Parts: sequence; structure tokens; C-alpha cells
Amino acid sequence: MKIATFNVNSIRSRTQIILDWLVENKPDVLCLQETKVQDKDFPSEAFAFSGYDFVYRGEKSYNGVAIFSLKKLENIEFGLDSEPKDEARMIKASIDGLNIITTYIPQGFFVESEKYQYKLDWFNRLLEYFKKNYKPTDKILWMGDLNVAYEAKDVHDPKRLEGHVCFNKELSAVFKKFIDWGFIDLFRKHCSDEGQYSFWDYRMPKTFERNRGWRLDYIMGTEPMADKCLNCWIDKKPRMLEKPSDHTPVIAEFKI
DNA sequence: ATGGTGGCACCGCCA
Repeated sequence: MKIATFNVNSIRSRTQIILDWLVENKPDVLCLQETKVQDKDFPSEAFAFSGYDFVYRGEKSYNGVAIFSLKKLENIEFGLDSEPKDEARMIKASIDGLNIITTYIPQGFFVESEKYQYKLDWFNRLLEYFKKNYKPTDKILWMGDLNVAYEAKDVHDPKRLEGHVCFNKELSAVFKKFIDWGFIDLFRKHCSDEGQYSFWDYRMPKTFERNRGWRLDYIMGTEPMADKCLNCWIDKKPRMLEKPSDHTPVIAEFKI
């Protein structure tokens, strides 16, 4: 079984890239973030004959999440269980007793802003959601654009970037609470190398070519899933295409 | 402090 997550930065502008990627990689599940489309404009027709079941929740211009699955998605819920639910940032679904949660965590703007506080609150509310609804012994995969680089090796210049809304000690401490509860970073289970990133900022020149990136996209699994995880890697090929997203997919393979 | 780009919506906002 193969599971993937990808921040597409607009599903309408990258429909063909996603379709091609599904055909080439045949993941059992693909979670998308930043679809940037309200539900009535979601390009459902384009995926109607893809062989995938899919669910989505979006809003105009910003955010938006989706899950594609070869097996039928069940027990679908949108958003957190506290207000604001932020439905366009979270979907929960299950397949054969495997719980899949995808999130697009708020970016935070800058640390002194209310948006950053909202981000921290969002993480804490999500942790409460996990604690309330699940046990660490349940089969859970939580994946998406988590907008956190957990360790120094998850950014290209930790000295300069310390204090950024996606890389600072306070944020890493919040993220660590998920690890302490029982989530395992499946990429790091298999690869401890530096220089492994899933995001390269468009706003500076040649970030991808110079590998000035960030690892912001994760597949987190509870122990029963980590035990079954054969490999987890970052697929840079979509980032080499003509009109790439600023993110690239992360994939995990399981012996299931 | 986040911008040199890119996406969307609508002539600025968000990453």
C-alpha cells in the first residue's frame, strides 16, 4: 500500500500534473492541500474516470484540502471538532480501519501576529482532537503541509531562519507533543540526511536548483503504521516540471 | 518582517 501527500498550490492550475502523477505512481491514497477552489468549482469531471474516489472541502482563493483513494472513503468528516472548524484545512476519512487525516496547518504570517497565535492554537486543538478520538495504538496516518520544520536539518539555513513562523523552538515544542503522544515521522524513520526538503520558496531565485528548501510536508504514523512502513521518501520529479508547485509530494509505502 | 514569484480574485491578499 502506498500513501502520499502533496501541497498542489491550486488543483485547477495543476490538474494534469496530478492526473499524470496518479497514473505513474498509483498511490492507494493521495492527500492534497491548498487546492484553492470552492467546492462548486472543484474539477470533479477531470478526475471522474481516474479510478479514484475523492472527497474535498475548499473555499474561494485560499486553503482547501482533498483526499483521493482507490478504495471507497468512509466516515468522512471535515474540519476540527472545535470552533472555528476550518473545514478547508482538514479532512478525516477511513479505509478498512485505517484512519487518514490530512491537514493544511495555518502558516502563521509572522511570530508577533495573531495569525501565528492562531497557528499554535490550531496545533493544540488538533492534538486535543487526536487525544479525544483516538489512542496511539490505533492505525492513524496524519499527513499534509504541516508548516513546521521540526529540526535544524529540516531547513537549509537554520541559523538565519531561527524565529521564522515555520521554524522556531516554540513551534517545535508544540510539534513534539504529537510525537510524545505517539506519532512517528515516517520520513525520518527511514532517512536522517540533511538537505531533504519538500518546499522551495518561489519568491527567491533558484531555490530548487540551489536546494534552499524546507521540509514542511509530513506523513506521521502511529506505531502500528510505523511498524508496517517499508519506506518513505520525497518525490522531486513533480518539482522539475514546467509549472511546478512550490511543494513536492511525500510518499510512504506499507506492507499491507 | 516576507521578498525577487505565483495563484486567485478582483485592482490586494496569501503563501
